[in-house]
Amino acid sequence: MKFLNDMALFVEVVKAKSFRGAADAIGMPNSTLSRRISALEKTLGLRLLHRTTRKITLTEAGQIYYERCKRIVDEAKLAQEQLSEMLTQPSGVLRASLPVDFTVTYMAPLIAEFAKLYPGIVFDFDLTSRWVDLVNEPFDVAIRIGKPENSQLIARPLAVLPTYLYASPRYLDRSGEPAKPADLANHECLGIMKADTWTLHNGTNTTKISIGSRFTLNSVGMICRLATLDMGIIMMMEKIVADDIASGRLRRVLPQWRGAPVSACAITATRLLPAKTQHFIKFLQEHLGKV
Amino acid sequence: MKFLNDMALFVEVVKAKSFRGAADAIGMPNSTLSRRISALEKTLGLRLLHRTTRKITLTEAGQIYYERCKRIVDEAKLAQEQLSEMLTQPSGVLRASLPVDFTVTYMAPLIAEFAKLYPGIVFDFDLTSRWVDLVNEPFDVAIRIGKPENSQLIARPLAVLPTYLYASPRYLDRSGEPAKPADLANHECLGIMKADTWTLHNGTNTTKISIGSRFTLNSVGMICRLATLDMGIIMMMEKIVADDIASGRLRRVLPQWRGAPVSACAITATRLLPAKTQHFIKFLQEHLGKV
DNA sequence: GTCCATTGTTTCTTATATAGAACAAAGACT
DNA sequence: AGTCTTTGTTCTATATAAGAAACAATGGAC
Repeated sequence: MKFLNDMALFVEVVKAKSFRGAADAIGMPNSTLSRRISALEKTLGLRLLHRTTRKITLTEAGQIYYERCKRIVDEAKLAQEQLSEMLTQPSGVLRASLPVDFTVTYMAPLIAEFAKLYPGIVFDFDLTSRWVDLVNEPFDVAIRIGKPENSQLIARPLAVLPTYLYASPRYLDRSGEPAKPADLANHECLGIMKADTWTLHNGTNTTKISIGSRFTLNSVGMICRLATLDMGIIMMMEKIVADDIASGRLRRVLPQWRGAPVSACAITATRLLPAKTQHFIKFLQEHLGKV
Repeated sequence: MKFLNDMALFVEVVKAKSFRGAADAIGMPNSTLSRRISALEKTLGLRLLHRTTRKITLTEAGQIYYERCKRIVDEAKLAQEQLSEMLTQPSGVLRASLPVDFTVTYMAPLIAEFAKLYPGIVFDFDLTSRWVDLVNEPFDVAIRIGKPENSQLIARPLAVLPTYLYASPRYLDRSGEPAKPADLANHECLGIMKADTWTLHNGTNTTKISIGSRFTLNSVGMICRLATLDMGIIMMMEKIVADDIASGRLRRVLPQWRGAPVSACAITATRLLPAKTQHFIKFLQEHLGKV
């Protein structure tokens, strides 16, 4: 089946009723076209076109072959169109791996809006804290907080979110309110995973401090919950703890300082993405930045 | 439409569920296959296959594209089969240009037999003495007596037919019976077209004599008719004058001598012939030799 | 009849794609 | 866990095909 392309060329020649005309239409030198049709005829073992220097006519075999080829080429065009529709008209199942708390707090309203915008898309979300294996698992996209370690993957930045320090009033009453970053060394600092340093800025200065904690956690929600239970100080994105701030369960610590901003990324295994994924990422990039 | 071939390759990969397997099946290095599929994906703008080093799975787009491609490839195979059927199962219209008298006398019975052998073939014969232009006229084959002058055409020898000299008894009574070839110089020698020499053999010797005639003709039948009307001596194939010999209208002249044998050829514009033409020529070659 | 414009084919240089081996990754077997 | 085998990708010399111009042939215009 090495002559599929030549079939398309043959169709063009028949349509144009001329080698040169077809060559111009395709944008190919007529010499190549002539050679290709000849090669096709040789492969098939019989002549498709009666050539005169002045005009060409189909042989009986050519007539039959043309009918077939036309259908094939039309089919191919259809396939192409259908696929480019997939590229432009987002539809299908969007499988995404999302971080639990960030998604619940920040992305939920955006996803609702996006779902309204593209009724053709069905969503299959896996909310998990682990860094899923995009190569082996059939996710279209993964949203992650922080930098991706695997260089094979394509990461697109979505938003950079500032973080601040929070603790419960009761904790601060008990353990004392830190006045400067260095004071944190004497506090229970609840970080994600095994983070052992926190970087703080106050607009002009940056300081890096070692933190200690009795907890190693991979859940933002759990960290916040522990904070509301007076277990320590957390460095957290604003919206995550908004409710707890409003209700007084938590309050800002070292309000002149802010933590290192965390970046949210959309990660994919390839750049060749269907429209649903492309639009999803684009939508998040446009709307997450304003949060 | 430059990716038709790649579509076929893609189908093979999906069918084999493996690059290597497909490559082996096609007989192509897997490196090429890998590159070609990648190129196809790049052209389409989205990924068709999820690759793991261990197995490959179709993406949503790939699934859709595969369905289409499979149909296209199947269509192409069908077209190929239909055409190869034309190559093996003779059918359709066989358009042939034939010399009038040779066909009526020598070929008629063979054609009848051939027609019985291949019921699928319909015949469109143009009996004419002119050397038709095979390039411009849609003849599948032309049968000609003598050597073809155009080197572009493909000539296949069919038969070599001996010729003898004949005249009517009354002509011989009137003009005298030639005893040796040289005597022909004093006779009315009716040749085809403007033949001005006849070559004669008697088994051991060959002699070439100039002939003169008041007639320039392009019809064998007419020459024979003139001969029966006592107009001169003709050099003719045996069967053409069989009836005239049997009825005594003509009789052999210089019976030790025979004329230069004439060869019948099948002439085609190309070697890429459909089965009907191939079989026709083969049949004539096999049966005309025995006449 | 002669010249001109157009068309399909051929030729020759240059560019592109291919084949084969090396490579990296990952499952399977011990 | 370590090794082996299998699989997809990458690299580079080589073969194949493309492109531009020349060519041959044909039909029309004058």
